[in-house]
Amino acid sequence: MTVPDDYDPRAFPPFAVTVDIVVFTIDNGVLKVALIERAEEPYKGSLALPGGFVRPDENLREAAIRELAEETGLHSPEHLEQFGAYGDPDRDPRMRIVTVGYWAIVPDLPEPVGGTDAASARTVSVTDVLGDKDALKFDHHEILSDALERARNALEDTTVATDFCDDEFSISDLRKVYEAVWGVELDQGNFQNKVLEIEGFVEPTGQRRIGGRGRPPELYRAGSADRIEPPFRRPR
Amino acid sequence: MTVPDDYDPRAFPPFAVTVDIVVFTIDNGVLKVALIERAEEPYKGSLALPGGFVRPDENLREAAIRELAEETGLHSPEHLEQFGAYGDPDRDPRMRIVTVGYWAIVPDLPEPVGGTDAASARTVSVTDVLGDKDALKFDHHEILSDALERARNALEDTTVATDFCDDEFSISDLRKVYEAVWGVELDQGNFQNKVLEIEGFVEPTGQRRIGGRGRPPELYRAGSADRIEPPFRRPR
DNA sequence: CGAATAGTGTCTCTTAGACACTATGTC
DNA sequence: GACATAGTGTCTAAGAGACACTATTCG
Repeated sequence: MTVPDDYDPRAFPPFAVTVDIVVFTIDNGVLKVALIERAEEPYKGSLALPGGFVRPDENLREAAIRELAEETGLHSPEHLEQFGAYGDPDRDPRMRIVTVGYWAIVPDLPEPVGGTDAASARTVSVTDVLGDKDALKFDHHEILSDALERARNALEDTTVATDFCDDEFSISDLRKVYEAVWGVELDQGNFQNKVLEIEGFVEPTGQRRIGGRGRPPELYRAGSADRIEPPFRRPR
Repeated sequence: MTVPDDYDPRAFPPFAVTVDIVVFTIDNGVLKVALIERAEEPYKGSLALPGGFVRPDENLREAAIRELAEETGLHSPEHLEQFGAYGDPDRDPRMRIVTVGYWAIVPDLPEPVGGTDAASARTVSVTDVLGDKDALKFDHHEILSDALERARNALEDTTVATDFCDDEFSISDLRKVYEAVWGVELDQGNFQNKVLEIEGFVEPTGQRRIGGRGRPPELYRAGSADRIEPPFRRPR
């Protein structure tokens, strides 16, 4: 970038830069997002995405990791990926803030979710939140919606779905991830065949799950591949 | 986002926010990117992506459109889409700058490219630029590379390829767009069949192109669809 | 045994791609 | 006519999905 003639680089307009993190998890077959109760005005007490100011000495990703830990107590998410920047002049009533959105996956949320510093963090059904346009303030509705879109696409050609699962998981567990994120039902048999045909998606542990009803499933671990080839298309 | 207890929102760390625009065009079957010669230090005289500071009263997209016009003389690109934010603490030696990347398409670059204010803007082969890791300063190499990745993906499931073409174009023109952006050769006959089968991708004008060698092609206009269903997969 | 869940196989329809062939212009 | 480019058709292989069938556990 170059500096236009009429602009002095030292007179740059001051902005605040923040990160907001959309943490997805699956709870009992339902896709949920981690939200915190705002501890400050404006909108004190209402739900918002975890996030906060980027500090002078850290990059955007580091800021996302730090804020996530500070506000939700979640350390080292399985996946953390940037998906967009939001910078409308009036997106925050206090000042001009540009925020960078990250989406993340955690397999299981500790109970109760909430770090030492966090006022309170909880997970809420994504469809519930998106169904109520006023549930989230600022432009967090749009941010969450964009994050969901990205996550849905990510399942199509990457192996991130395994990040929603525990270390060892069954093919059905993995299918339920797809069903929860995509909001569809998938044929159990076809899914099984397809996943096992894709090289590097999952690798067998040789173990089976004990307990539970029905035939005990074989257990797998995440494979070495991170892209699915050919892609796993979401039904339209 | 919430404000951590140890942070006063009015004491936010000051950042500069800029936009950088990756303008793609196709010149004689070659994918090119519009670059400007830097008018200021650092790296004065070397090539960089057009871009500049976001102003207090405009949103990110408006800033991208304005900077594009100011620095390259290009008005109303056919496509303009955000693809990422870059904010490493040392990405600019002068100060802490977070930049938001946009990629754009223009069908034809006016000759010579360059707006009234622009020191000088030119188009350069994308593969040439990406082949030389030091051709672009700052993190513009990475930004261009990410933009290219996005553009390549966009051709797979949207109709943006038509934005590279003139108002009226032949199917071969469109194929050459795919070939230039993807860097592959596509079967002429299969491409023709496929494009014509996708509803809303192109619509016939009833005209044929005059002059040129070989059988004169039918001419088409961009259709009403903006997504390709099923997607048009890039050969691997 | 029946219910429940896991896992396999089969069939059909669609799509991708190789490639041959036809069409229509210029020289 | 030769050549160049546009446009159509045909065949084959691979993948998606419907669905039937088998397997293995529990109560």
